[in-house]
Amino acid sequence: MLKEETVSHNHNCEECPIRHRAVCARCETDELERLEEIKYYRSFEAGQTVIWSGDKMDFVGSVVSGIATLTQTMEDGRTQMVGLLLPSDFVGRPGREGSAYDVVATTDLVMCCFRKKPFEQMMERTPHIAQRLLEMTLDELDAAREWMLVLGRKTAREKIASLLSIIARRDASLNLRPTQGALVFDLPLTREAMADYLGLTLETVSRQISALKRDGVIHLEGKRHVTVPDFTRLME
Amino acid sequence: MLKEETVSHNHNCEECPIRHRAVCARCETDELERLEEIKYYRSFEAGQTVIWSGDKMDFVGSVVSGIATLTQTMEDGRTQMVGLLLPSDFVGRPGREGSAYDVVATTDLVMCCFRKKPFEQMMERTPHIAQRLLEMTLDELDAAREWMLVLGRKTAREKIASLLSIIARRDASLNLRPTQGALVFDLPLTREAMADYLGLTLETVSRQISALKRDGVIHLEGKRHVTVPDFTRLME
DNA sequence: GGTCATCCTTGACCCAGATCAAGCGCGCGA
DNA sequence: TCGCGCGCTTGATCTGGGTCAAGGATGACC
Repeated sequence: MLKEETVSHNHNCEECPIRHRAVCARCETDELERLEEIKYYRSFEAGQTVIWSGDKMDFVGSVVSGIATLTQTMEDGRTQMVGLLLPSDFVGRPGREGSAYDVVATTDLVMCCFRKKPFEQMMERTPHIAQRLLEMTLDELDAAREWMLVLGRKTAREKIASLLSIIARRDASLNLRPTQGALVFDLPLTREAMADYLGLTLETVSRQISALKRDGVIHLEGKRHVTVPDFTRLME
Repeated sequence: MLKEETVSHNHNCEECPIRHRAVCARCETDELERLEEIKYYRSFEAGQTVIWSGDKMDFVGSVVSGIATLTQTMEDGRTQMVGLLLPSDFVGRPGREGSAYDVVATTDLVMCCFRKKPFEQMMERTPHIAQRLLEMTLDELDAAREWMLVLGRKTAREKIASLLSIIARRDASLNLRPTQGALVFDLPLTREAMADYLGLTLETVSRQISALKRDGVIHLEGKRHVTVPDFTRLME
């Protein structure tokens, strides 16, 4: 049975793993204390939906650990993933009632949430939060635009390579592993989720991954554990 | 001969056509006066490039009139448009040296520019500017994500319809024309530019427009003047 | 250990849209 | 007035990736 849990006792912000990357990154100690008063944690299990598109959202928050996806769905069921949320990424939009997208936990997920009203008030009084949020939003806009190039102009093989390189890069930056030499990481997404991200079908994703494997560009252990012996070859 | 002109005499912000939609929308009169001190106008002719991707950008600014495009190009020449800049839209990113995209004027264009350094300083002291910029950036992020769905999951015919509806909507909101009944507007883009926006070839764009015309969904006078008798039919 | 569900792979076939190619029409400069 | 170039249209053909279909692997649960 899927279970969603609201954790009441607060962890300490100072030793939070995303302390220096999330919306609160620029906050001073006293600002952090005020944030601490309005925050709470929520946990989700893999596969659980955090919010449905259109639902009223009375909070905003940051991913603390785990991975979530942002997806859009058309009436006829066609689906496009429009964002991949990794630790420190922000969810929700100040000044908007409902959610514009479905947010789904792909792995077990912990979020640090703030009730929306108090957060919005605090944003007005705390430029450090608004500044950091602007910076993060501009980064996301750049990422979205880069993804438009992938969706609009790349072949299936190039799309897969782009996705692998994004995951590898983000993974490396989180785990502080060196980027030279062979890269090793786990795919946090199913073939279907990859297809939704890439604007492909899951069959094509599977075929292209098999092809990359056959060509020796990547190596697989099981379905999810990937080794990239030569990163420049992945980039073509 | 293409000509770019820097207009030195300042127009008055209070009677600026984009006064209430641009980054300055929330500014009070005194804030506007300080902005006025660091602003200048630049004009571009249709077809002229405003900035090349990678070039150092020493200004940020707003489109006052005309239309510009934001495009990304790969080494092999494949091109994807990632943004359409209409009056009041913002160009440039505070805190970044170079431009990430090519910016090209599609029609004759007038921009209201601010030197970057003074603008950044002013942003720190003027929450009204940072707030408005955040709001605009969040809107652009939503637009980019909606476009990801178009690029990733829609057919050629649906892509054309999406583009027409965006242009019609934006056009209507600028010119305050009623949205009910027959819509009439001019396409500000060549077939090639549309193709770059939609992730198609210009031949496919041309064919699909011909098909929509044949089916009576739209009507053309010349190449660019479009009439949509029934907007709901365009939406399928 | 068997059953079932989920996720993945692979094959055969087909079609939407790309590619290649030819030609039209309109505006502009000589 | 002519010719040239650019933007556009249309046709013929090809192909990457979608669709449909049939299993294979893995792991949870009885």
